[in-house]
Amino acid sequence: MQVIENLPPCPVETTLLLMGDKWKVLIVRDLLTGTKRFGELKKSLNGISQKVLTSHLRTMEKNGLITRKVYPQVPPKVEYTLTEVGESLKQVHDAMLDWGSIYKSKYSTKTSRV
Amino acid sequence: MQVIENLPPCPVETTLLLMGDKWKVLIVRDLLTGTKRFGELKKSLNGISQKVLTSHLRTMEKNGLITRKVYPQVPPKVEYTLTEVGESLKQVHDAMLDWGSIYKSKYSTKTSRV
DNA sequence: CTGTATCCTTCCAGATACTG
DNA sequence: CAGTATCTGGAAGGATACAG
Repeated sequence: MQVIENLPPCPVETTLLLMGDKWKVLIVRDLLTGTKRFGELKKSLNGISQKVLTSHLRTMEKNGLITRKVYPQVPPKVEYTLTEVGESLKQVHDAMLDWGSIYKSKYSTKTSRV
Repeated sequence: MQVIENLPPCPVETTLLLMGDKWKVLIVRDLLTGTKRFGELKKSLNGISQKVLTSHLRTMEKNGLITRKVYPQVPPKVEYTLTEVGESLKQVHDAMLDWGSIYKSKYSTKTSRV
């Protein structure tokens, strides 16, 4: 893992630096329910491209948020799991979940159907 | 205020839709300490351009997160304040603050000086 | 002071094709 | 299956000038 030098003094900005991205938040959302394979993530993250998913996973691995385990077999199997620090993002995720619910109950007359 | 139709079913995605932006989070951070004038925000949000700040403030106002009060005087004075729903973003902000602190204490040997 | 109005650049996401 | 390599388009943001 590559430690990032010179993180912003403001912890909020540090969080934004590491997680200030729509896809990263959704990746964490999915991994919070357990280890996932590349293909599972891609399917769950509706609309993400392989390139973008790979790129985000690499960055998050580098930042110590997830671990990547490759099974040397054909066809390949790769699993992604949250690290301990990654797991601790659950508080952020839950706060966003709560707030989204509050907002919807307050301002939304209907929600979209999937 | 303009209610957004068809918010995503997932509350986390709803939050991302409304707040999934670096600048918006920082605007909330600043307004959580109280009402601010346009110029105060611009100064505090180091590096943001007028155009971008204006645009974000307009969107957040439209979404019911902040209120905009114009004092009819010369030179103009405009104040921005969090609404009740905007204030409730404090939980999200605090979670990000906590997590950023955790991450820094775990992985950062030093922090940048301002 | 608090904006609009343009222009310009950059970057990231998306599509596609190919590989071990 | 899980990538890498390119190419491309468009949106977001920055710079600047001007206005009420």
